[in-house]
Amino acid sequence: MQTLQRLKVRDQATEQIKQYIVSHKLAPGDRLPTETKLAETFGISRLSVREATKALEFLGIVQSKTGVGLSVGEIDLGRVTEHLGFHPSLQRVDPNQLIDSRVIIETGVLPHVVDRMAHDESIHLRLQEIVDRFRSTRDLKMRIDLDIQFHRTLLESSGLEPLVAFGDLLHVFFQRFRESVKQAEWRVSVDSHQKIVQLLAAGKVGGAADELRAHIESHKERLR
Amino acid sequence: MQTLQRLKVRDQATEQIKQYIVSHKLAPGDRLPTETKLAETFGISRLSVREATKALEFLGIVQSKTGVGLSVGEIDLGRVTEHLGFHPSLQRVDPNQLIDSRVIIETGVLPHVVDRMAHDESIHLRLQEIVDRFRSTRDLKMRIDLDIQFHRTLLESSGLEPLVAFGDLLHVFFQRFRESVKQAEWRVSVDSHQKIVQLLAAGKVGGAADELRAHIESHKERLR
DNA sequence: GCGCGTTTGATTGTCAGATAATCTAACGGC
DNA sequence: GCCGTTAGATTATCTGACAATCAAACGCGC
Repeated sequence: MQTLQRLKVRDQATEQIKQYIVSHKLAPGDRLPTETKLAETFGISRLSVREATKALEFLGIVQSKTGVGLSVGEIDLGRVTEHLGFHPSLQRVDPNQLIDSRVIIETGVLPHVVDRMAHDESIHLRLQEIVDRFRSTRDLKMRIDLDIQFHRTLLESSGLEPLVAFGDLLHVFFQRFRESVKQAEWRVSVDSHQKIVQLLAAGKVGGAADELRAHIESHKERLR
Repeated sequence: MQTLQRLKVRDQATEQIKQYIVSHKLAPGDRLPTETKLAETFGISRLSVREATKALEFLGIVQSKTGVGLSVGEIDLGRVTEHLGFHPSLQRVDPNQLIDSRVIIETGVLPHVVDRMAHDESIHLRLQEIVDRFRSTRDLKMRIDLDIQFHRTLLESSGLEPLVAFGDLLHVFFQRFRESVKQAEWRVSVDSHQKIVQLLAAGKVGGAADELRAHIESHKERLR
């Protein structure tokens, strides 16, 4: 007895909606038919269409506004990683791997950062401002926040969006041991950030990379 | 006039379900309460719970089996990227950024690869096998497949799981211009792969990185 | 006692219909 | 012409019902 029509109604619906977007060559922001219209077109109930659109909306593939309708969404990798980040199967990633991964992408972007710094002085300013604010605060929460911001800005300055998104993801996992940083170590941390900015501004990629690597790997010592 | 209750019921539900998973320390495969139970617990209708679970299921965060119930899912990045890959807004990611990102993570892992190669000879064998199969096929589809496999194996050999996952993601977007590689260029590509393997086996990280960079960046020339 | 089909209860899947909340656009007073 | 109001459209949520599916308990024959 074949029970092979396993494709559930709402899964058909998601496929058909995706199909619709592709075949009509819709761009982000373009309108989709209403839920009722889609239901009629597909010959299914409105509820199933809803389950499909809600799922797609979750990923950012479509957007819905109450009283307005559906439209093609602007995908935000950040949102996806946010939902994925908490998941148990990802929580078990070895902290050492996280650290090594961060070292690779953050030191890897430095050449790009230096290149762009040469043509855009605002990058230097932005980084320096974070370091300054760093120095003038003692609030733990704020320091963590600034630390994240510093490293994110670094990635952003490379102009490589995919790596920014990925960096965000890594930071989600990192969060938990960042809080274990002792007060005394923050002073060292500030100096380290300052040194990195200066080396970058001077175009010394190698030196900046060494300093950055040491800075991130300092977390490894807290893992025992 | 504050209309700040923006959090929709089903969004609360998704958060609460995620919360449930975390606070109960559930692992993939573990059972969740039934939809009805969840609805009662959260004080909302079963329908809203459904929309939440369907969205989460779409990402692979939870799984549902008819007649059985809900359970925590095994996240499959491949599935996510499959849904994401077609999306118009991702078709617009700057190809140059993709290439640069790949160069950074793939050359970045090479030191780790060499380290692990020294203690595990199976890595060399696996890479070499792919190159051999590469040489003996002419099927375009197969070649693309092997190319992906080669680069994935490289990342895997570093032992840095986060980067493997991220590499998978990048490959999805890369797909589309991989098909434009001309037959003639595949020969060059094979040689390049072979050279990388040899340099790695010899512990020459720098040389391997240069070759790998050139290999990936060769795609840039096809972008005009 | 054991093997095997059957039943049954639990659970998800799908539907229909109704009401609330919200937004857009048309309307109308001034 | 400007601005508040209204009306229609659309999504958001709920209720209640029934179908489909599955796993475990059941019972029958041996």
